[in-house]
Amino acid sequence: MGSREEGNRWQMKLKEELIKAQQSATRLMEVLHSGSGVESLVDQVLSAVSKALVILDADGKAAAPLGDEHGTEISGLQKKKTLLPRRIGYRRRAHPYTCRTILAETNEDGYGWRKYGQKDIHGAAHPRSYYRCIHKHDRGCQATRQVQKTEDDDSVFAITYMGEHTCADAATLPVQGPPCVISFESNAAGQGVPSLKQECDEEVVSSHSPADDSSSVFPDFSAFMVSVAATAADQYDVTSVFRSSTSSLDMEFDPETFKFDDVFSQGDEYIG
DNA sequence: CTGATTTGACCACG
DNA sequence: CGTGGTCAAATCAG
Repeated sequence: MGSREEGNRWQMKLKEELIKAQQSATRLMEVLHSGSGVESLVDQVLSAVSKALVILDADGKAAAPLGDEHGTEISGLQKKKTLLPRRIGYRRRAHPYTCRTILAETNEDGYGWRKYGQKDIHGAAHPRSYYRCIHKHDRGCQATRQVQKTEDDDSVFAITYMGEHTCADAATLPVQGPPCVISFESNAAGQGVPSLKQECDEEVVSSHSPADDSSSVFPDFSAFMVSVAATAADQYDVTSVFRSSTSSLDMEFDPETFKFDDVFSQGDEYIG
């Protein structure tokens, strides 16, 4: 595409910032065991990730054309919907109580889910599916989840769980967890922690355009980094920014073994 | 026949 | 006003 070298340049800048974040995260992991100085490290991680996102936003726009105009499915079906009566009492949740996003190779997790919607997400290659617990009505279970394929790997699902199962005894518990690639948990109450990619961007980079395509390099990693820091802060109750609750550091991620160079060498193939 | 899924409309939010 | 989350009628599948 011609702009290969420019791409390398902003990748280098991005890489620098992310390596900072990596180093800070590594130290954070150490500090978490001693229990002091977490706040400043979290700040460093957030700062580095924020800069990385700014770089992505400013320079990384060449990626992800996402040209799915898909105008091919104009089925000859006649309009079957007439105007519905005005829906009253429709309430949308203000903020999710808890959000937890995982990357999994399957959207099966052992729970019983009922699909209630699907949307094409602006700027995303794949539609997002919406599920709620099958026990919503008989047990009032408020758990919902959103499932979307990640953009760089069709075989990996990004599954966001919202709310908690209040039907835990209903024989729907999974035998064992899904094959998570990455998992993190956060508390998104109030002004709290972003859990979805886009919310994360808005949180970290203020006045960020909603139509971002920065996710082509790291679909979920930036959100993940922020959430790692936030979750750590949350768990140890060291900042007033994030509300505290009982959340677990649930991730299979080791900052000491994660190498950005590997990611970039792969991403280099992607960003043509 | 019954329950699950699909799909377009409705509506909240930024 | 655009986008995303939810609703619910129509449709599909067992």
